[in-house]
Amino acid sequence: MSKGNENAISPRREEDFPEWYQQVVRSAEMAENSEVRGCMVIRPWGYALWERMQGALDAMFKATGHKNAYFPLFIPLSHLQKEAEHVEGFAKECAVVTHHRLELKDGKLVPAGELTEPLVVRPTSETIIGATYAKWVKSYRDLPILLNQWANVVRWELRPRLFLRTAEFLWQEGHTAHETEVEAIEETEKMLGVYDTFAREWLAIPVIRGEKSESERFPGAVRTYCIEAMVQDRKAIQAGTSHFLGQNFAKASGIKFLSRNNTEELAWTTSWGVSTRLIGTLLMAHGDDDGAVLPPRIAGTQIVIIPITPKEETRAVVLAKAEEIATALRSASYAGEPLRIEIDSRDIGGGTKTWEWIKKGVPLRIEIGPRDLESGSAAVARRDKGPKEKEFLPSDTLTARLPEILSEIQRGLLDRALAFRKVHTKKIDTKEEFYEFFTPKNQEKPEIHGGFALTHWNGSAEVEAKIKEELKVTIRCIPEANGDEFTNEPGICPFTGEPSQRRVIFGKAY
RNA sequence: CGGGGCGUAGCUCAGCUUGGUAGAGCGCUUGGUUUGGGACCAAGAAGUCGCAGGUUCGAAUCCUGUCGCCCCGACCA
Repeated sequence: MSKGNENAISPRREEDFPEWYQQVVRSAEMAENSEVRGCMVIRPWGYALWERMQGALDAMFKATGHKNAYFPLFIPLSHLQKEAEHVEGFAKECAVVTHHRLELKDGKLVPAGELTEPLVVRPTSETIIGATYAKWVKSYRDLPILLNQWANVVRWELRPRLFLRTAEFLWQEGHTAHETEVEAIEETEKMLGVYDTFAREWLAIPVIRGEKSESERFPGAVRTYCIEAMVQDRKAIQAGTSHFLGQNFAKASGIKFLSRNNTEELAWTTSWGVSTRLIGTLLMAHGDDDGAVLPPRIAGTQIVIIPITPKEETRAVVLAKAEEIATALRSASYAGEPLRIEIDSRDIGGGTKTWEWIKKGVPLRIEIGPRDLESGSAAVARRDKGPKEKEFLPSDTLTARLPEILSEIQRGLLDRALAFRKVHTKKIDTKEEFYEFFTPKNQEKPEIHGGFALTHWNGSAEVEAKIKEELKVTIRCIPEANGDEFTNEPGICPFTGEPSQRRVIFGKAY
């Protein structure tokens, strides 16, 4: 069956973005829904992305002085109760274990052996890690503690979406305890910087660094910082967070120490995390109507070699040449790592095979056939160009040229995403224009509309709540001034007419 | 928890209004023809029609109940 010039993914982004996203995840074989509602099976191609993210981030955490540890999946109910805001924030979405045994009754397994104290499956680990730190910290000499853990957490979400919001997800959570407030704030900002760098340089996503307003803050935090990404339906995705927890959790967990002045002090703590949500963000940021588009630095496989073996008699020699090229390429490197190459010699139709790799988003495809052997060339196709476009390169130039092309793709994706975000970020100074910006033209079937509004705000939570109520729009962050798009100049809040210290970013969020 | 949609072959779905005991396309297996390409031809395997009751000589189809999934909200990373 020929599909002509049709796109590989149906519907297209502009037709139905949520459905497009699901099709991309599915046809790229990244993940699928499991039998358990809200939980997903992460398939090898999706998990490879997570492994790449883990590798890169883990190295960055270690370079900033952190070590890995592991804390339990189960948290005693009483621990969670200690921090009031925290309880309120998470209580509604906790999974609770109340029994530890099953018994066979009338042919059915029923829970037995009720626990004296129920256990909560961690929605995040501040409380249990805090309780542990309380035991470890006696003196200022025990500080700082700089730990990270790679773990799964469970939040019983009402409406799950593959990668973006699942009942169980994988993440890393850093938890640090410090002697002084200044040091803890520095840590919070440093880790936000790590996330920012990672998002830009590895994921090619131009995130905005900023601070959350009070109402969007992590439950129990004094300040929450974030990196916010805009994806192709112009909505915001919080891609990572870093929290300055003040002494709230230290107080709740009893992390106390004798200071240099021989006084008893509470420690200052931070926590920071990113999750498998980054995979969803990546797909929504770069994907096109033919499926996933992976930035080379994060792709599990950067280059796939597709041997073209039309005739049985040339098959062996073509396959040998493919191996030879793969071996040569593996000794080349891009961004400080050896190229990751795969040869796809499966015995299926060539067109089918090519489209599979397009949908999976592999950055480069190399086709090698009998004619290329004669001419000493190879056909190279880039995922960031049209599916039919290919360039014939002399095969002895591949090891030099392909890393350059990967670099161009990586940079191109970042540039494209940044340009997209800039086009859809607008300074808005009147209430009318603001409402116009965020109201779909067709209420029945809302089209992709809006984006980020850079608007003054008087700092009032009531204004925020009203806008959220009426437009489903929230303050994504108070962006850090960068001397370019984001500045600290004061102005007038268009909702109240009151003075505003600076513009903040409004948007619809995932 | 509100609104909408849907559970029929591995996937996407038709059939249901007007009950008669299961279909298509894709995929899969085999054989053949093709071969710079998601190809073509032929044969084949594959479904107790979500589950439980009811009506009926007879239920995928009608009725009642129930479970589950997806989308849009509320909540959230």
